[in-house]
Amino acid sequence: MIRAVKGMRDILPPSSAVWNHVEETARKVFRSYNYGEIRTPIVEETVLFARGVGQDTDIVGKEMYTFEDRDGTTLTLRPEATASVIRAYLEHRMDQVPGLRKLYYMGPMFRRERPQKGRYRQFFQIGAEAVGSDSPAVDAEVIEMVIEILSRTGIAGFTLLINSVGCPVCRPQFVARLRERLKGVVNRMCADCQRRAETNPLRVLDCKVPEDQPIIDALPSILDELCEECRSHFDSVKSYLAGRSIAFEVRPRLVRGLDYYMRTTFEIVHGALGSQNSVLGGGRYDGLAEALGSKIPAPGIGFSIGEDRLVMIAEEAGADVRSGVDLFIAPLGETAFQYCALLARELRQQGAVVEVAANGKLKRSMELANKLGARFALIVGDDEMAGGRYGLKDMNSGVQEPVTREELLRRFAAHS
RNA sequence: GCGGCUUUAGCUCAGCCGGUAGAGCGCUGGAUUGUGGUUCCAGAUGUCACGGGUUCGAAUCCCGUAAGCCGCCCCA
Repeated sequence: MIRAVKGMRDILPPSSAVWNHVEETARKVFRSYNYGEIRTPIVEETVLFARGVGQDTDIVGKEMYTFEDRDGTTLTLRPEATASVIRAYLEHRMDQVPGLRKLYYMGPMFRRERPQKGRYRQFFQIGAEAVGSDSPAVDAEVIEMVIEILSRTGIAGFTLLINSVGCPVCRPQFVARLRERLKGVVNRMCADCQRRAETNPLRVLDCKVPEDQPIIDALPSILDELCEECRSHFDSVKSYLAGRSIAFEVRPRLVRGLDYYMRTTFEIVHGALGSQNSVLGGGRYDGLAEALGSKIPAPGIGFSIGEDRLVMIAEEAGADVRSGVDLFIAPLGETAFQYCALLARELRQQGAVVEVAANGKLKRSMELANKLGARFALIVGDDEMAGGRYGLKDMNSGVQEPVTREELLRRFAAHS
């Protein structure tokens, strides 16, 4: 048998209803903050991600689906969306619009990693970017918005973590200082840290090995090394969040993996996720446009929600999504069947969820109505056709009463 | 890319030290005429993941491959 490729999966009912619920909630929230949807191509030139995400990241280094087009161009399935959004921002000169450009997106991303819980090779992200300002007020609004999405989706128990990773002025200084301090102690740390000390010293700060913690605690913190501008920016973000009564934890060790982040970075974690406990990550990327070779600046901040993970949490929290059928119609006889088809269309136009059984044994129809979880069943046979009153049966109570066509239409009108 | 566990009916799984397969749920049909949910009866379905090996004989032991899950790395 042909199966779905490794790390990619089918999303079926009833789970797909939860996906729809999450997406609809997000769209409503985005709309209320005046964000518009952007749809970028799933395929981009490889160089966009190489420059935008960063040559040294794992994503670019070993996780991209890259192939050569027939004309020799090297293309890549997008591993994330921010680089594409900024590319589109620059390509369409969105810096010319008044105020901020506020965009949201949702769709599949591709990363060739080893699949596990909450991690797939094709996964879905819901994200937003506010481009055109470096003001900390924008950071606060963006963070508020994403929290609004989570809570309106119906989940609780998440934690907002924030940090500042500095800018091209202060970060290199900090990294140099960190390297210096690591020299003396790294040989007492875990094997991973010894490697990270060489490849990416910032990652050492993120180590979870308990034995390493005392050593890490003694290492300098990025927050102590921020330049004046970054310090004041971060202070403003924190006070704006506090002003909005948004709870957060400052995590000086929070280092995001993408090269383009600067100043504000944030992440929301949730306990139900296991090892992949991050539901969403985001941050500011004021230098990204320049990294893409643009002379037009595009300072911005954005985030990306792991939709697969959010859905997982929502399902574990028992997200109740409306499903099932409102009315199951059981016709008896060919004439009744034809009539019922018309009646069903009318009810559906009013928004009711209606099933019409094939013309057959009533017993079979009733069994099916029960299995489908129908709230009501309608029996339409010769007697009913002649009398103008049909048998409406409440499938929970078992009570059946005769109703006219008009009563029926009125009764199922509220569903629209 | 590395490690551990798993892979038997549509689903969840049992099958102890090797003798060619079972349960529950689901599905199909029935218990007299146009009424479901409970009950009763009957029934169908498996190249026991794939390939190779050991053996008189393998779902059961060994090797390999693949897939799934879980962890590491990293990330959403």
